[in-house]
Amino acid sequence: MGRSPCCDKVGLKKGPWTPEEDQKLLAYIEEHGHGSWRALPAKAGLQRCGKSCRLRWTNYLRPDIKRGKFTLQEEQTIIQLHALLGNRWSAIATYLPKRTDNEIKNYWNTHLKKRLVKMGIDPVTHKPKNDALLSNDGQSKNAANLSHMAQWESARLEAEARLARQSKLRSNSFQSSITSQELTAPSPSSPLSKLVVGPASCLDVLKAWNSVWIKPMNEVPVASASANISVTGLARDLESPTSTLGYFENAQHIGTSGIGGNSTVLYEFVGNSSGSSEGGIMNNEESEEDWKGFGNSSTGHLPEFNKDGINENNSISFTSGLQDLTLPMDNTWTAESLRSNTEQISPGNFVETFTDLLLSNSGDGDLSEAGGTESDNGGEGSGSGNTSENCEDNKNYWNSIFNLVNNSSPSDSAMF
DNA sequence: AACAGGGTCAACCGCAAGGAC
DNA sequence: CGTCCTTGCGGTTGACCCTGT
Repeated sequence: MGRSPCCDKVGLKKGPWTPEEDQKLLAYIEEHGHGSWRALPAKAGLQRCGKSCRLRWTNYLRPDIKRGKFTLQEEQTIIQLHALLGNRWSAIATYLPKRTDNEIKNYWNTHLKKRLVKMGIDPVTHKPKNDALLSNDGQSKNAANLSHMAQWESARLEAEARLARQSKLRSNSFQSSITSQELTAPSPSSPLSKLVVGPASCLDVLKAWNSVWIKPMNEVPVASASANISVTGLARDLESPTSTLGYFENAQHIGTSGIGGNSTVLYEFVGNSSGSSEGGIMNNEESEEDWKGFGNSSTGHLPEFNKDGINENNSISFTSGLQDLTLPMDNTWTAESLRSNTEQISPGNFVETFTDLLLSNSGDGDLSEAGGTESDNGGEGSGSGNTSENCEDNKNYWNSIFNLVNNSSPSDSAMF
């Protein structure tokens, strides 16, 4: 409005791209790289503005783009990350390296948001619409803490997304030494794929743990820890000072036991999903019909958050095996605090232990019906009459989000 | 067959951040 | 330090498609 368009030259084409234009753009980039987008159209013989070319390339022509239906797991990832990150599509897209932010955004707006609404969940806050239910018992404190953690983490992830972009820019100097094939279409197993489109982050507490156990000589608080070039070589070198790009590899090393193979999911498909979900792909009709509340795909129920986990001192207390642990919940998880609080447990147990915290107390949590089917919770959902169930839903919802952040990465996810 | 309404998604627009000068 | 330029992001648009009447 009032601002001149980016393509103020008359005669520049707009609208859908033709196959000929695609071919010109592809051929030029394959041969020369995109270079300056502004200069590209003239060099490539296209009557388009550079911005249009860039969009066409990044959203459609790029060879490493996965097209087609979103898998169940991708849907779960999007929803759960959206709960943490909000409409930060580019940050969400870093967890789905073969999907573009535009595609994710479209999919959210046209599919996922509507499903959440149908389930009685506010797609903005990811809370049950009847949120007053949460304030009725002591569990609301846990929910509030989790929400607080999520908001806090969200802000941090946003910053890290920016840093990750900076890292990408810095990585350009490395890319010249990497084959052009990897540059244009890094395979999932390629180091470059992790390097360029690595996961944005996970919880600070895990990163802090990482700095304690993986980089024991590094005594600086995590928030200001400097990049350690020597630890994981190239990937670590490309890491931004506070970014956890590459972190998941370490997290994998220290904590895959116990949680690596058991992906707890937030939304469960039931009924005929087993027959239709080969490879995790479901058609829309089935997705709509079978989308169920919350649960664990393998066990049928999702462990609850330990209602005693967050105590009155605003710290987390939990037990893993024979070991008791207390962590502060004051947003100051640092290498120091973690070391002092957790030195009694072994590194290999921590991720499992912390996940236990988040997903603990599974003994009595038969929540396979907690979220309810669409018929269960039509209208205002199941919240209309059952306070405890809604609290369970909310807890499990956030449990799953943290579980996702703890467990998932493009490299270890089943779909990558 | 024709039309209307809704859904989908590629593409556009405007803004902001960051680098170069 | 200020300005310009480039790039990336998120919101929005509109053409196309599908389905129901």
